[in-house]
Amino acid sequence: MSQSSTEQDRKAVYKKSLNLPKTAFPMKANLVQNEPASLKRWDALSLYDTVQSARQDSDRFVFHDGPPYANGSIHLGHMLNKCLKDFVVRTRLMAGKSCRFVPGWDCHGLPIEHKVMQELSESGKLAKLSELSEDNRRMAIRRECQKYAQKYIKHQSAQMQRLLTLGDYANPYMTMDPNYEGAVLEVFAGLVAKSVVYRRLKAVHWSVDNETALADAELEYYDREDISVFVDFEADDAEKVYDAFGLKGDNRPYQRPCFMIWTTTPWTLPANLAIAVNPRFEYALVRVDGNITVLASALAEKVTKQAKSDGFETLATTTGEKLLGLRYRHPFMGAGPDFSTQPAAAMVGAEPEGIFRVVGAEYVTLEDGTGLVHTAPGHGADDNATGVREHLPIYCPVTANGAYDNSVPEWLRGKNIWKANTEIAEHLRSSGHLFHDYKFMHSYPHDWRGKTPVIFRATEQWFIGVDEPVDGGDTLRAMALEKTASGVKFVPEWGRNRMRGMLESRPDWCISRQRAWGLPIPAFYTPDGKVLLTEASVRAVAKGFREKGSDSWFTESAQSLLRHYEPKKDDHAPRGLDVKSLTKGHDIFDVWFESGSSWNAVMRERSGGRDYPIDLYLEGSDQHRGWFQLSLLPALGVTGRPPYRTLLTHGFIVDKDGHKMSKSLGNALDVDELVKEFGADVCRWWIASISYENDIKADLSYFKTAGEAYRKVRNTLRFMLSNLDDFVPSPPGKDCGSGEGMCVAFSDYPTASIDAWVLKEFDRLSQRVREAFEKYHFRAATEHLYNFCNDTLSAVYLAAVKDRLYCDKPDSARRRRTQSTLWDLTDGLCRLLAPVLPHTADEAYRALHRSEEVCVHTTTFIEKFGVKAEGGWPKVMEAREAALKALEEVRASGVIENPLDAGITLPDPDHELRDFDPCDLADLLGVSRVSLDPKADAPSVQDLRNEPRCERSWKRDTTVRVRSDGGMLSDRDAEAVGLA
RNA sequence: GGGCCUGUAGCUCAGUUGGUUAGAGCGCACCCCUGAUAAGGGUGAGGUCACCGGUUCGAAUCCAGUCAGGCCCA
Repeated sequence: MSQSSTEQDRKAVYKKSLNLPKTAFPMKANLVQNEPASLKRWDALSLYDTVQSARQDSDRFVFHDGPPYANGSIHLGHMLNKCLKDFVVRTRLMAGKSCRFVPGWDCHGLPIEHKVMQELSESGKLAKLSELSEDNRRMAIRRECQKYAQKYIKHQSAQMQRLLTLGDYANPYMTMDPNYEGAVLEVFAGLVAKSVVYRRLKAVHWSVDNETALADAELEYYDREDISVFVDFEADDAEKVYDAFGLKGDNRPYQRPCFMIWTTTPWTLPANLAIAVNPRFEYALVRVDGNITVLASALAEKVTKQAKSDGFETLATTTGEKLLGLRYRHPFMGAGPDFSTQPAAAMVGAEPEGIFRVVGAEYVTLEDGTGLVHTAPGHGADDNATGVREHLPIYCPVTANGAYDNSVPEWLRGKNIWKANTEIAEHLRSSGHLFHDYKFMHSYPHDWRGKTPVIFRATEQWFIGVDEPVDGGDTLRAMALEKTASGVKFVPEWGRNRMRGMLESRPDWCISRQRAWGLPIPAFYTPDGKVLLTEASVRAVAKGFREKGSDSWFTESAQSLLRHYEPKKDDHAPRGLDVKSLTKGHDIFDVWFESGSSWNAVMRERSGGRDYPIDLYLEGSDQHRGWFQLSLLPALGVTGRPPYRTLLTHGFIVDKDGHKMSKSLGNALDVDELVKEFGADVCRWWIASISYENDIKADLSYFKTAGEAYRKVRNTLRFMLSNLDDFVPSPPGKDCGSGEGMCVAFSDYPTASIDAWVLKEFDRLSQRVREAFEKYHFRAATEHLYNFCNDTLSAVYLAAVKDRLYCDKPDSARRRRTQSTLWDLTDGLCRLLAPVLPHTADEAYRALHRSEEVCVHTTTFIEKFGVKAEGGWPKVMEAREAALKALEEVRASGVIENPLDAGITLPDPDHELRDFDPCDLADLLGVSRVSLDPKADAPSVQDLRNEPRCERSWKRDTTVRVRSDGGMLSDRDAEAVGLA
């Protein structure tokens, strides 16, 4: 045998004698295959129920899930939202608290109904439906909508579970559940009892063709030719107009001045009740074509040119402010419409003597027209708002089929409005009120089904008044503002301002819709037009809905729906009420009223009041106006307190350039594809590592980065596991630190040992991570966790203890102590990681325990190990930094390449390092030897290449010498292989 | 057009009540290890703090405006 082959043999023997890492925990995560297996395992464990019952007597953290709309697939925003919620729930559970998560879905509403109607239309079934009675037609649509919602709830639920979110998916809440519906009506009854619910006219898009109100989503815009008119409205009191313009005595013309308005819908002129000006604009009194008229200064030239007039002369100017309150005469409505023929709701809050007046409005612009806006509160959204504010009647002389009623002059009565357009123009021309008219093309809303032009028409709607005193006390607006100012915690804090701004400017809440797919507003009508809607009647219907669902509204008679109602006991019932004669209303609730009542339906009722108010609502920042506000208002009305203690919001996902993400822009990422490519744990890590308060940029490359970070964490766990292959921990249920099995009792750790140091570092980590979780700072938590794995463990501790793990005798006290430490670190780390990486943390936890029976999610965080460490450790780490820099300099000069060829002398002027084991220090620096020099002021590097090298540990130790087998070994290595 | 918010290395973010040379991580560059190996370690280079004024002895930080972007309204 040659010399070299003996050397080869010896090398092989030595290598075999090492305790090299070994583990079944794979480096490659294979999340896409293994995560579904985790889901199955947790399912078999009934994990959600198991954890809930284990925590049932613990401190409660009450969380409430806001319902997404049951339509389509979940998008990145849902993923973000659901994962953040899951972090909250899991961190509370791991902190030992009780925290339930009942996922919910918003089921009713137009988007689904619209989709279903489209499908019915395409399949030709729509025509058949129109032959049915109104109730039967609606029921047929509702059945389809329900199927549709159920389908997408199932789909979205599966997607959410695939994200590894932990919740009661077996028992979600759905706004179309009979019990939920009943609970919403209970909230409504509470508001009715407080007298904040009322009914008045509101201008809505109206299809003349189908005689129905339309939502924005049901409009399609097409070009259409219309007549547009400039009309002079004569001033009622000429002197006051001239006063407003500051014209005195002889400067005043002898003519009556006019106000010139412009409109593209002459048919709405009969409903004109006011002229709006912008108080901030300058208005001119001009002479044009022999008339004296008022219009915005900036538009005088444009208008007169358009009319091909000979020019104009400006007599005076003034501000819009000065014009307010001036009166005018309607060109053909005489003293005004006959309001007695109008529905009572038209006159709610109205002061009809205030009509034909100049009023102010900020929406008046200088883009088109004259700067004076024809205002018909019954025929426009802006006009409507102005009308309500100015106490004008909401006057609408147009009936459902698009013809005028009898409140207009005889020549218009019964006429179709589209035909009236030209007739009105001609009438104005012959009476001398028409300044100019022309035909033009413009984009105009049409009924999506009939493709016919729609109109704005005032219809009766239900409202919740935010300025009505609740029980004679504060208004809802005042209560909401007060609670926003001090009764609710906002994360981030600026949510408070945002909410306040919205509350200050919000109008009354219109809660009625004229659709089929929703919760009926339980109003009944007497033959003479009186309404039955009282607290008792609503509660009676609520009871009925809980029994048979809201479908019963369409299948049962009024009498049957009111089977739980006793009119005699209801002081608020209309006099002489005969239930048999009642008819049902056709309105349904705004879906926001349903979701805005979830605090009652899901939390308050189900818990018998215990889970109210709720600790946390967590949604996107758009919900300040949506769910947050529309939950606050009903809750304040009914319970007098906000439904939540804390509101946490997250921003919106945008692309990497900061622009909004949308399918049509082609920059959207797909959740299913992301999960398929990266796995849920990686996606969750990404979410946990972003700052969610503002816009969130998302890009495929960010998920790759998250994947890298995930791999780092995974490899750290894997390396620790791989060094525990021969380690027997304490029996289950016992702390590793108890000293049983191969474990070392915490009290036996030398304070100067590197193990004591790392366990103390873990305590610091645990403290910081748990605090960050508590404050919803998931980003900070993952950053700490990552840095701990990357820096404290991988670069420092694990690098340092490799030598003893590999080369010490397997059962050396030093090695066992380090293994004991590794076991605790892995255990503690798995638990801290569990809320963010539920699959991986559990996988590692099972590998640690070598058992498929255990589950990290049934455990709680380890707060601290409490091992004491030497006070000088920070100094050691400082010395390490300095030494590594010195080493790098020597390396760069090409002298020493491998750190094990080097020794280092550390300066120790204050003797702070002498209590530490020189071997530990050498391991920490990755060099062969460390010595201390009280007189040195900087670390110095020694070249040890001339000293013998241990063939087994590769260290150049002073004890290295030839052993009986002919090999060069240090004392430690010789002992490990059984040589003297 | 209005309300709320954002703008700091190539990227994602820290940056306390204004106060030394603006910090991390990723990425990048160079090097080491080959006994964590589709791994691991070391060192280093990157910034006119969006722009323009102002307050101040001193501004990333406070104020006004501009630009860009987001959410919600109109």
